[in-house]
Amino acid sequence: MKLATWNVNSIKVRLPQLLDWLAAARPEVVCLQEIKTEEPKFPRAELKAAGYEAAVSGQKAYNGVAILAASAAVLADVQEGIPGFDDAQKRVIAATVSGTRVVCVYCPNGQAVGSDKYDYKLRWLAALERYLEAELARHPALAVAGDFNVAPEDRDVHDPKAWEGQVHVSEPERAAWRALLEPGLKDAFRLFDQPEKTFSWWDYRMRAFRRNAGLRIDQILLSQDLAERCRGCSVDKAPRRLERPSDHAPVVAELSD
DNA sequence: ATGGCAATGTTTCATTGA
Repeated sequence: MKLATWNVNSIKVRLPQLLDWLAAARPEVVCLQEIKTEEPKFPRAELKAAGYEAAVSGQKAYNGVAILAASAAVLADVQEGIPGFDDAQKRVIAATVSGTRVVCVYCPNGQAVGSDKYDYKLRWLAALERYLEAELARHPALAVAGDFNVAPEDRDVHDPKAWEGQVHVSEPERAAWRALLEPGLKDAFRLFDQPEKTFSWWDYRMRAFRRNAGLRIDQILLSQDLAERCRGCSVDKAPRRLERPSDHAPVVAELSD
């Protein structure tokens, strides 16, 4: 099965691109971030017509996540948020699809190192770590996909010198990201040889996409069971080339049955 | 040092993103 993650930066604006991409890529599961809409306004009917069911955790204007599953599959045991972590921001939704536990995450941005939002980001990542450890104990087939807002290594950054110490690459954030993997998760992208300078996000400004001035901040983390079944993982840059694109590109992992 | 681009709602600017 094909499992994907895409920060669409508004489901309303990006719906035509999402529908085109689903028709072309035909993933079985898609984790969406920054849908920026409340659940009642989520375009269920359009996605249903395209062959997808959805589990949605939305809010007005900001954040919001969803999991799409090809209609033949069932979205079971849907859970919103991180249990025990009180948070008004809708950043996490989980569901079980065809025996695989899927956790869709939109990690906080962090704004600037040392800011209140940065502290919130670190607290949020620590809470996510505890949650994922518990999920892993319950679900041997676990996939955690989303926008982590952390570039794990310098090779995930177009200009490590310019970014040194900045939010998204600071050592506390990277340590928090690595801690997510410790209970037994692998970064699917790094299971394979990859082209250098592969990124998943490019700033809208300064012609960043044309210069490939990006960061690899969107990832798919796989439990050992799923990592062994993983046959490939790549970034699909095609949607980023379109008119009025999301600033993020989809990341796709291929899992054998 | 700053802004540059995009989306949203509180809209003709402020906030947030990364």
